[in-house]
Amino acid sequence: MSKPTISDLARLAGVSKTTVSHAFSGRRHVDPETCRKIKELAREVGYRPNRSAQSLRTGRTGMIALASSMPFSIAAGPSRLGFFMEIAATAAVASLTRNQALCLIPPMEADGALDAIAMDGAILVEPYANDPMVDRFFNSGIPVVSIGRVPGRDGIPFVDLHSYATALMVLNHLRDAGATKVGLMTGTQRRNSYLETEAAYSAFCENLGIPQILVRVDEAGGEDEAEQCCTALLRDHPDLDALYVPVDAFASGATKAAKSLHRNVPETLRLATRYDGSRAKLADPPLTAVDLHLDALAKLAVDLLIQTIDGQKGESPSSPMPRLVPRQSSGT
Amino acid sequence: MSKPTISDLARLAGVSKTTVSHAFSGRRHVDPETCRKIKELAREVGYRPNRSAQSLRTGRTGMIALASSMPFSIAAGPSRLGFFMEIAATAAVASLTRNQALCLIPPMEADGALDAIAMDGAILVEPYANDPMVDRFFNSGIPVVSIGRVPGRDGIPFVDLHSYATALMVLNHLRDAGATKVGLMTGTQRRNSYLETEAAYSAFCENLGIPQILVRVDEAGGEDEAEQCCTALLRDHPDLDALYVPVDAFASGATKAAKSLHRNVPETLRLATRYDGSRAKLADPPLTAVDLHLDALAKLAVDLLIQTIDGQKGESPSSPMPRLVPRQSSGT
DNA sequence: CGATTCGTGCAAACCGATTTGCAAACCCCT
DNA sequence: AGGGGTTTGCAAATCGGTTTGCACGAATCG
Repeated sequence: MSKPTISDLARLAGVSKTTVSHAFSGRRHVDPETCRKIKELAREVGYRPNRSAQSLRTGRTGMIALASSMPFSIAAGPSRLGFFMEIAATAAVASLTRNQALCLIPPMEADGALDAIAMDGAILVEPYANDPMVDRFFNSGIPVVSIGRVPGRDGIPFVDLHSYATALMVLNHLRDAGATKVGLMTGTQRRNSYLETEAAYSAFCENLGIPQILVRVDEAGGEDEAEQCCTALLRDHPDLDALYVPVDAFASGATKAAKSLHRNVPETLRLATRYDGSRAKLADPPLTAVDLHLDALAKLAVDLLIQTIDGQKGESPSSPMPRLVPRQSSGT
Repeated sequence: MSKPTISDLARLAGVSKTTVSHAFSGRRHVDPETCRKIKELAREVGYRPNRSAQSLRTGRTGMIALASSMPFSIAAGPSRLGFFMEIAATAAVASLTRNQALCLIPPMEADGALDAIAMDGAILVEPYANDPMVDRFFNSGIPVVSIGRVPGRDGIPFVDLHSYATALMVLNHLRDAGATKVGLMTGTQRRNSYLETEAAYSAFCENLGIPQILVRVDEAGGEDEAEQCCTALLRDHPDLDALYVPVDAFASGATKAAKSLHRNVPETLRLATRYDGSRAKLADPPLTAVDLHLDALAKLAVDLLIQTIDGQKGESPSSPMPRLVPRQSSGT
């Protein structure tokens, strides 16, 4: 006999299936002595409730998905590092401890893939405005929470990335480091973090009375595209002495561009990025970045999603404020 | 009406549930015209078969797991980069296209976590000898394949990492680059890649008539531990002029150690590592490494696992040979 | 022309849990 | 002793598919 079922266990224990079920779920009181005997017997014969059967009855699959629509060239990168995977690692642990499996939906998947997975809910990583992912989940009636607010969709619970505050923090840091003309490089997609960053940048420039020099790079182009754009930017604006490049892949490109134009970092060009991944840490020179506390955010997102699934109308929780990680690239 | 079931669809199409089921699975012939009508209707009303119900009946959950028992400090690293996640990204895509969900079992999970997931099979990333993970899956009767052979378990299908050939390739490269005394730094766990690497190293040294200088570092200690060990090693053996450090986190530590001892890389100390991740690419100087074709390996592993699950007694496939990626650290 | 096959579709059993309705046993109070 | 309430446990319905056994009509065959 390979896999004992609840019926087997009930027979062995001399009770009914109902009692066994209640003994485990605790949805109805069972005699403590009976309960103990059942559980002991269960351990003995290696009984595990069948998840598929549970799912069928309860409607809960015990699986949540982590999805990103950011192109691989950035989300995972040529060497698959980054944001998404860092979140994935933490979220996997967090959800396993909540007795839920976490499955990965990498960017740019075929449409059918979503149907392949019976999930209770999904965590979206930095979706953009009108992100088709959002609609697809929504249409399937699958609860969704996001890491980073979803632009134009106020109903979706989210874990805040504090992109406005982050941008101000970094920009002020660059100014404090001596920068007088600060540029900004974001992406062409309409992610909330870009929107907030651009708004903060706008306010920052206005406040200081300096011109706004903003470039949006196509995400699909990745590092190379960013390098080209940055080269053009530095040609057009030779007096630029600082650049905030939130996307780390773009920051790598910017670093290369600066190098090939013989602009010394940080002496004549201060650089800062946002995500403090290996790209920032191992760059030459190391890049000033921001600790987003992704670990904490991932855990919050998992908890928020589970609350939402449970119908508790998940309140978007307050998330930890990002912390500046000053490094050589900003001259400090 | 939110989720149409097979009964709903059958009623709409004016046929029985059986016919609908057969129309989709093709396990029995149904009239082409009927079939077409059913499928069209299904698309129209958005019918999707319930995975839980399917699983319950067929015993297949449509989910596979990717597991690693390597400590986080190496498998994922302080910034979560690396081997495991690179494989995870590719494997996720590969399994989704095979209509299977991929869920993550990160290292060092509590015992109960495994039971939380109803999976058809699991891919193990570089298990070590007597890895408890292997037994746990085995005892649960869950089919397993591994990336990298499982030491002492010949029955488990695997995708070969070719560690012996890799080691010889790197060692010969170091010698060709001018090294005369080559050391090796592996880990204390008994992973197959270490065993093969050490065997190759042994043969290499014997062949050249040079002494073997081998250090095993505790994986749990990560980069810092490796730095200390390497410092000691370089003190004890000042004439060492090359070092092969397969684990990239350890290679980072070795790089630091060399730097703090004022040993110039590559002039007086040639360095090479195995996994060509961001650590190797972005190190200063960039590290000679090996392209393991992880993308291809991950896909092979998924296919192999699915074959094994289908009971086709999965033949361990031939995997692509690794390719040397020479960089500055080996002086070429 | 009767018998055999084949194609097609249906009803019902089944997978393994959860959950509801009911009943027996027991308790506590007058 | 009898009425009302609370435990405790069971039988049976249910979730949504897949699979088996059977029936009926049409085609094929000796």
